[in-house]
Amino acid sequence: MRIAAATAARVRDAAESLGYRPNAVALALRSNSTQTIAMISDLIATNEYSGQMVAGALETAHAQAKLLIVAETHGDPDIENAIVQDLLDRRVDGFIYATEVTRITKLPELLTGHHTVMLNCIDEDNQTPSVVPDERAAGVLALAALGTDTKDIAVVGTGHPNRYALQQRLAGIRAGLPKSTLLRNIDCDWWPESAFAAVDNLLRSSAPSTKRAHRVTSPRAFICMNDQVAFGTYQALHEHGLTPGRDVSVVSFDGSLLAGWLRPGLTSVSTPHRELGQVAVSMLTNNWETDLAAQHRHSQSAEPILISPALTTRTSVSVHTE
Amino acid sequence: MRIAAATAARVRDAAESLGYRPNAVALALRSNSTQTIAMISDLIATNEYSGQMVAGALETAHAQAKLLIVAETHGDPDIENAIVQDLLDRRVDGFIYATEVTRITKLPELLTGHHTVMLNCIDEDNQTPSVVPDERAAGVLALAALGTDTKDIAVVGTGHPNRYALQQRLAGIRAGLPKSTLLRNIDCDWWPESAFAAVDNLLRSSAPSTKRAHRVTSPRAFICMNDQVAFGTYQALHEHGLTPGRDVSVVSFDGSLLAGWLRPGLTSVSTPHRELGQVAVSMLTNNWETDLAAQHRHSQSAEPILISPALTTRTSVSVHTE
DNA sequence: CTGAAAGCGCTAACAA
DNA sequence: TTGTTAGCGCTTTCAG
Repeated sequence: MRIAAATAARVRDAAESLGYRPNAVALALRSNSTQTIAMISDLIATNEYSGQMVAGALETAHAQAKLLIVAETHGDPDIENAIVQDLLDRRVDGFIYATEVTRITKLPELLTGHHTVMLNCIDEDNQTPSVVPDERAAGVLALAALGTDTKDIAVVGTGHPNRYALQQRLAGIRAGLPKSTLLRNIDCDWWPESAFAAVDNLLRSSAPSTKRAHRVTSPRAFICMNDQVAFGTYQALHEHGLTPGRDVSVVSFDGSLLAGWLRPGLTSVSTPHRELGQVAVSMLTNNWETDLAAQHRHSQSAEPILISPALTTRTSVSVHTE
Repeated sequence: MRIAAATAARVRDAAESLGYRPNAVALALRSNSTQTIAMISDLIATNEYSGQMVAGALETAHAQAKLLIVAETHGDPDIENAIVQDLLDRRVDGFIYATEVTRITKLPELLTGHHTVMLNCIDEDNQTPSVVPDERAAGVLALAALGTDTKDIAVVGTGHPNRYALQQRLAGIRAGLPKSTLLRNIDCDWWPESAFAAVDNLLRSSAPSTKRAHRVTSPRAFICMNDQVAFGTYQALHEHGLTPGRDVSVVSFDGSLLAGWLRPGLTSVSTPHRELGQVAVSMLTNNWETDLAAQHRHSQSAEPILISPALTTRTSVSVHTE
């Protein structure tokens, strides 16, 4: 039984102009592909940085007509397993396994064998492709931002958190350091209050009024491990009548909004969180379009992709001729 | 043809211990329910507040065994339509329509007829249930936080953004104000730099050194429209040798981390963003379990749900007896 | 080249 | 009770 071509067309047009839309669920069942990516992270809402990663991932996923699902595990392995299982049940096409703090970690077992990219973390077993900020390059940039002010540098924030970033940055800083430099570690957490206390303490012990025998001179330059640490450092400097950009130099990592709010404006090496998110999604979707065999062949030597930092120069570095 | 019960059990056990998991896609197609909620917002990654809303929503959705999808429209109606259409195609069960800044707005046409709750915004036509912070109560709290220091108050941040919150808070402040109070509006944006300039300007014109005929006295208390404005205000005060908590009082809205980092600590009325997200999801899921007819009967008079603010008291208010 | 049918994985309704 | 079947909306395959 034939149907007249005109009639068929009329039906089609009617359906279309009536606003027919295909059912994505049926489509997914049939094609075995949901056009969906899941991003699993320990913490997402805590600070503006992970927000940037999410935004970047969202953006790129959307550009590729994929839906991105964001999930938060609070760092709890049980929650993590439950979430991964649920997403697996929902037949997500691929995973982005992200951490708030850059670190080396192990991929959840459930995820092995599924398309996965690690974001802001590196696979312990080097089995999974990953994207991380180039913290060593960030260290190099931070030192460079100090210009000639490198006689006596304090690194603020050598406390416990974020081992990986800390070590990489220190390596970058040391790489370009003159032999004569005095490099001091100021141990504190990566929070304003902790940094304030530590720097205040340092300046107190080196204040001119102190009559102790073992008096120390105060550092000329401060490299702060993030903008919040720099914030605390500013407060301590202020307390001691020292102005960044005039009496001392301050440089920091993060490139957050806060850096621009401080007075004087804080020169900061910005970690490209947004770009991290974008690249992770790109890698993931590229991966599963690539020949899987070829991918597997190289899977033993997956070197992390490093994303370059950028420098935002403001006026917190003192330019004194000597 | 019968199968021995023992065999059947053996099959079932095998399947289970082999890790059988039902396919959620097939289930969704069959049951016409995806167990999924979508949260559509104009901006999510910009500040820590919307992050809190997302976190709260994520949390409650997870507790109800629902998946929450987060989408960002950048405030562009075309992107918004495309995203809503996609989510509709994917047969999402319900929507949370959120805005970064509290305001009165219109629900996208595509969303009418679908289970929807508005978050941090109010429906122009009062057709859709919504959850917003109780900004009027926040204003009352802010004034109360000032204690007896209410002779001469400056409200910082009466510039253009966030009309709704501004008006509600002002109403709350005015409600409890002694007749004799001088209430001034300091027009500026809700950013540190803008606030700094405005307050600095004010203090300059009222500085003792100024010999102008029309000299003004400097305000004793400052109510800042958010913590970033308070940050800029602190900077300006500092520049003029004024210390919050001693010479003047400062109170603010938001209850962000920044408030705790300032020295002295900033007393701030916190907007319960996390709770907003939680309540929105609860309302949504309750709604579609409720009888739909009953819901429709009341749909003409959907009063917004108000979430109460809380006060975090620190030391930025001066306690002077008079 | 156009139209019918099978089947993705599941469950609600049905038949034995 | 137990097991079988129809069908959710779509596309790919196959027959006409």
